[in-house]
Formats: sequence, C-alpha cells, structure tokens
Amino acid sequence: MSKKTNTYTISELAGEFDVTSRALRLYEESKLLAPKREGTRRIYAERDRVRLRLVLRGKRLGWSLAEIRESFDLYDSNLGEEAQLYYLLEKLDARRITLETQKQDVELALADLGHIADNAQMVLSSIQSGKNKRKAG
Amino acid sequence: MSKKTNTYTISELAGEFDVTSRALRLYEESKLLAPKREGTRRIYAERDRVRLRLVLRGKRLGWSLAEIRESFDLYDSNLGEEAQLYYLLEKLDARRITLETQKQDVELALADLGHIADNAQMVLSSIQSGKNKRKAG
DNA sequence: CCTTACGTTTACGTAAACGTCAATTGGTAA
DNA sequence: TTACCAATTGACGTTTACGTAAACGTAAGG
Repeated sequence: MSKKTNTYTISELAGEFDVTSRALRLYEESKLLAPKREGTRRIYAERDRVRLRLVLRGKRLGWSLAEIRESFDLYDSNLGEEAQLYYLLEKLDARRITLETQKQDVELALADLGHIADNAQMVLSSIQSGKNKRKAG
Repeated sequence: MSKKTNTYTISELAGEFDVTSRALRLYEESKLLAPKREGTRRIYAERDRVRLRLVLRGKRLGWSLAEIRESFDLYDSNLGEEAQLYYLLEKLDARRITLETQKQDVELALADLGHIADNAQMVLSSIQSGKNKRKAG
C-alpha cells in the first residue's frame, strides 16, 4: 500500500479553492502553509490542502491570519509539561467562549432575517391576491 | 404613559459597550448611527443603542461596516413594489446561506477544540495519576 | 531559437477600521 | 471671570490582507 502523495502547483491549489497565488504566498509568509520546494517552485502536498481548508474556514469565521496561526499552534501544541497543559486548556476555553457567542449571534441574525423575509412574503402575497381579484373581476 | 426618552452622551455609550468615542463617530460617518445634536454635541437615544448593539453583533460575525450597513438597509427596506420584494428576498437568502455556512464552520471549530481539549485532559490526568502513584509508593 | 505559460522575489499601492494627536469650543464649578 | 472638563472636527498614522507591477528564471512546444 503506497501513501497518497498527490502534489499540487500553486495555481492548481489556488484554482481549486478560488484564491489567488498571491494569497497562498502570503499564507506561507504568515506561517500558515509550508510547501516543499522543487528548486524554486512550491510543491503543495495533502497536508497543505488540509491547512488551507482550515485557513479559509478561519477566514469565514472572521479570524485574522494571526488568529488562524494561533489555532494551528493550539493544535500542534506540545503536551509535555503540566503547566503547558493548563495554559492550553485556558486558551481552548477562551476560544470556545467566543465561538459559543458567535453561534448565538448567528442564530439571532438568522432569526432577524427570518422575520424580515416573513414580512416580505406577506406583503408579496397580498399584492398577488390583489392581482387575482382584478383578474377575476 | 410617557415614552422612554433616555439619552446618552458619546462617552456614556462608549463606556457601556466598551468601544471608543472615535469608533462611534466612525459608525456615524458610515451611516450606522444617527444621533441627534444638541448644538454640536451628539445625543444618543434608545434607537441608537439598539443599532449599536447590532453593529457590534455584526462585527463579531466578521462583517465589514458596509455589510452591516447593508443589513440595516434590508431591515429598513421599502416594501412598496413587487420587484423590490423579490430583490429583497434574494438578498435575504444570500445572507442566510452564508450564515448557515458560518454556523457549520462554528460547529466544526468547536468540535476541533473539543478534540484537542479531550486529548489534553487525557494527558493531564495521566500525569496526575503518575503523581499519585509516587505519592502512594 | 523564439514565444508562451507559469513561477519566483521584491517592492510599492490600497481599502478598511480604527488610534492618536492638535486645536478649538461650550458648559459648568469655583 | 477663570479654570477645567467633555466634546468637537480635522488630519495624519497604523495594521491587516491582500492587489499589482516589475524584472527575471525555467520548461515545453513549434
């Protein structure tokens, strides 16, 4: 059984995720990606694709590149010493709290949209019933 | 029964929501707030507080001030003509879709955090049981 | 060999969202 | 009146997240 060693050029990866090559280079400079090199050219592996997926998810959540980097650090964090574990758990909890808040915010925003949409639907159907009356009359 | 006509100065409002006065002036310039004036001074009413609350919620969701403005426009939109209603419903649906995506993203991020935390907890408790053994031995 | 496509680094530009003065004004307490 | 405080406008600075252009390398195809 051979490992899957799919690789991608910068433009392939950029195309697949609909970002620019410039962005990928920036993410690398920001320590979010670490493609191998073939001479001077970047060679992206599956690991980088996974990372990129996480980067874009972070962006959709409104995180800065630095915050995304921190989230990677949490994931890769060294679980050696007890103090470090407590520190990690603290940071995880802080993130969890803001995510829970964000979750509520999303729910509220969705509810608001729903109310507006309901209202619009009502107005719309009253307009259309008016048309039907004129047709029938 | 008299209307509640609570008003606030800029620093009161800024203090309550933990933003700077500069930010409030920027939000006004961005048409997100519209406080009355008493001479040259800004007088914020309940309506502005509500708006500000929504602004901050939008920010927590990662929206730009322009996007927040758009959301206000959706809310205040004129429901006069049929075409406008369809337009409105389209925009509402677009927002709903990105919010649903964001909701999933939040869930995924929370799940990831949970896995890391679980792992850390396991390592931590194994460290602590090691201590107990040494204590007992 | 020449062109074309794709990639590289370096450098500068830009829009958004404020922060940070500075100079000034208006109201109030002493 | 004077002194002070909060507030105002205006201008400039800053950070983030890229966009954009210049100048160059490399490999493939005609």
